This record gives sequence, structure tokens and C-alpha cells, in this order.
Amino acid sequence: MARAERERQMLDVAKQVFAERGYRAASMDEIAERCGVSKPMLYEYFGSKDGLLMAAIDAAKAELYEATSAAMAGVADPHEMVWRGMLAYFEFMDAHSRSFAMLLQEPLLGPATTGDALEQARRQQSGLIAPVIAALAPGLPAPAVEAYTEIIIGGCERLAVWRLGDPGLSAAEAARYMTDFTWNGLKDHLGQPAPVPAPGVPRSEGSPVEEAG
Amino acid sequence: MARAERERQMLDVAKQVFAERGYRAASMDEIAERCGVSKPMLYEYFGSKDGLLMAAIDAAKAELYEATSAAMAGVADPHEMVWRGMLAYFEFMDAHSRSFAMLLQEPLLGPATTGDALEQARRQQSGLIAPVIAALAPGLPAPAVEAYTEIIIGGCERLAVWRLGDPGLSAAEAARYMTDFTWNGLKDHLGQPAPVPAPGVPRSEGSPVEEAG
DNA sequence: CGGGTAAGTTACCACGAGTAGGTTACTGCG
DNA sequence: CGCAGTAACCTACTCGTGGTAACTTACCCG
Repeated sequence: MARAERERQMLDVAKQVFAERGYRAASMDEIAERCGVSKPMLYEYFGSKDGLLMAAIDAAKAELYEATSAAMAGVADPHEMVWRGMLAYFEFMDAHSRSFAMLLQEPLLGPATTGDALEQARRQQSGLIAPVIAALAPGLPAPAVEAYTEIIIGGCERLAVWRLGDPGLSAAEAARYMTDFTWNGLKDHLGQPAPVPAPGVPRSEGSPVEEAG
Repeated sequence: MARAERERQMLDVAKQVFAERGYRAASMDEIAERCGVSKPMLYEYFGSKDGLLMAAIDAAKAELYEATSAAMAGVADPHEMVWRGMLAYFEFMDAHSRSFAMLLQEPLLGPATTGDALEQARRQQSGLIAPVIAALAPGLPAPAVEAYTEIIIGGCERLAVWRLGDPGLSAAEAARYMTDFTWNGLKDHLGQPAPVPAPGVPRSEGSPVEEAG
């Protein structure tokens, strides 16, 4: 089998196995076996288990970037642009939930480089978002633009992960909440301040500080 | 040495080693050695490497909860309350950056359960935030409150991680951006829509889709 | 002193990442 | 045709590290 073809096949199988088992529990032996190939071939093509993961992330990153930027391209109204981008983002997460759940949800494993790879993906997203914000709020200083961009990205990620465990929120609804919050914050919803229950007091489920041990 | 004392010592050493090496690269042998104890003792006390990590996370979680809830307790004004909570959060991250960087930044490792543990920590935070939002915006439907809460948590995390690589943003500034964004979104900053550069066109660093291979 | 228990140890196993070195098979060339 | 070179590929191994079984010491209590 030709190199390019094998490489593609290996990547597909790897993505699948990683999604099924999680990165750590996935074994190179299994991936190799499912490819109908022996382990050293994987190392020939990807160098290491981390390398294989990185390649999978890079591929996903490219797909995500393509999906979101395509959705935003050619839209004139910035409000609409953000909406389209957000919607594309959440729909992409729906379509690839299995693999992205692994990336965003299961924390900590990583090859140190994995974090960097995800960080790169975020930089791509911030490259899409920041210009829109800057264009919308010309008076906003650059650091604020950057900070808001990060906040938006974090909000998107969190909402995406949260949605994995709660099927009651469609991609469109998530995108709507996100855009709404981005534009208005809480401002549009403010009523007269009601009393806020004091934190730190034991609640019905018991104090969370205690339940740790 | 008494059990409680040993346990505490082991936890301290483990946190340190995890922070130094990262979870994956940290070996149980090294942790044991640095404790001046043999490996099976670690297993006696924590069951597994994951268990040890979980214990460390639980401890950090409790500390974080305590710090933020203490900062918010006894404050009457909700606006002020959010500000205090955010500030406490970012200051906590400053103080514990090494360990929390590992938790939030390095993605993927995990024991499947680690993700759950972090999720629990987020639930604690959402337990602090959601009531404030609900109190502030009495008309806001519950699902929206939940969604906004997640967005805020995600924004905080992202900003915290981002700050790790960019020392130019103080905890107070981060907290200010976060509260400002939470209250106003972009609304307060909107100018007349300027033209937004179209996404998807190659930029100076080259197309990110290409740079993957 | 003797028994029970809790802290602690050595010496091991299993499993999975990564590698050395050899084998097949196809291509191009005299 | 026969031979060299090369590229895909495999068997069989090493080694680090998580995890465990079985034994040893030391203390407390009657």
C-alpha cells in the first residue's frame, strides 16, 4: 500500500481508537492491529504515540478552522458573522463530539506538546474572532480585545463540553446564548437586584468542601 | 509516622512532583523516593497514580472553593460580589499557577475520572455564580442562567490559562475584563461597524491549514 | 512476655511504548 | 534475464513504569 494511503488509513483508525478508548487507554498495538499492520509501521509514519495524536489534532484543527471560517466568509454584517461562526462551531462539535470530547474534556494527559497543539487551534480561532471585535469596537484598546477574545473562546469551549453531558441544548441554542452574551452580557436581563443567597453556607447536598475526601 | 501525617506529606510531595514534571512524566517511584518511603506505601494510601492525582485535585478544588466563596461572603452588592469572586479566582490562580496550569492547560491525559473531578470543581464554581445571576436577572429562564454560568466559567478558565503565557495582565485586570464583559458584553463598546477583514484568506504567517504537516 | 495490628520493605509481574535487524517485493538498468 | 537499490513491512526484543504479593519490623495493650 502506498505511503500516503497508509498514512491516511492510520490516522483514521487512530482517531477512532482514541475516541473510543481515550488517549491513554488506546494502545499502539491495537491501532496497528486494526490497521492490519505491525506496530513499527506506526512509528515509521508518526514517530511516537504523541506524534500520532498530534497529527490527529492537527487534522481536526484544520477541519474546525475550515468549517468556521467558511461559515463566516462572505457575510457582511458583523453580528450575523459572529452568529454564523458560533453556529458552525457548535455544529462542528456535534459532528465530531467523540473526538473533541477527548481533546477538551479529559484533561491532563498530555504530551506537553498536545497542549501547544490545542493552543494553536485556539490561536486560529482568536484570529477569526479578534478582528471582528476590533472592527465592531474601534475604540477598544488592543489588550481588551485580546482578553475578550480569550473569554469568548473559553466560553465556547466550556459550553461545548457542557453540552456533551446535557442533550437539552441544541447547537443553535448554544450559539444563540453565546452571541447574546457576547453582545449584551447580562445588561439586557438585569432586573432589580434580588437577594443573593450567601455562599459558604452548607447547602442541601452538603458542603462541597467536605465531600472531597 | 502517623497515617494522617504521612498522607499529608505524600500529597504535598505529589503536588510538587506533578507540577514539576507534569502528570505523565511524574513517576510513582520518584514521589515515593522523595517521601523517603517505598512505592507500595503510596498505593496503600491512594490506591493508584490516578487516585493520588485525584486527591491532589480534590484538595486544590476545596482550596479554590474556599478562597472564592470567602471573598464573596458578606458582600451585599451583587456587582461587587462578582468582582470579589473573580478577583479571588485570578489571585488564587496566580498563587497556584504551577499546579493549576497542569490541570487546565495540559489537556488530555487523563484518567477518565480526572475529567470528572475537574467537572466537579466547575460545578462548585457554578454553584457560586448561578445564584448571583439568577438573583440579578429574575426574568431570565433557568436554562439561560445555566448557559451563561458555563460561559462565564469557561471565560475565566481560558483567561487564567492565557495569562500563564502572558505576564502582561494582572489578576485585577483579568478580573476587571471578566466582570466588565459579564455585565456589558460588547454593548458598551460598540462603535459604527468597521469593515471586518474576511476570514479564510491566507495571512502573513501562511495558511494555518497548511502548516499542520 | 505474647498477640494483634499498623507502618514499612523487597522483590516481583504485566503491559505497553519504542527499537534493531531482517525479509519480501517491486522498480529500474545493463 | 539478473542484479542493485529501495520502500513497505514483520518478528522479536528491551526497558521503563504502574501495580502487587508476601514478608518484616515496631509498637501498643493486657
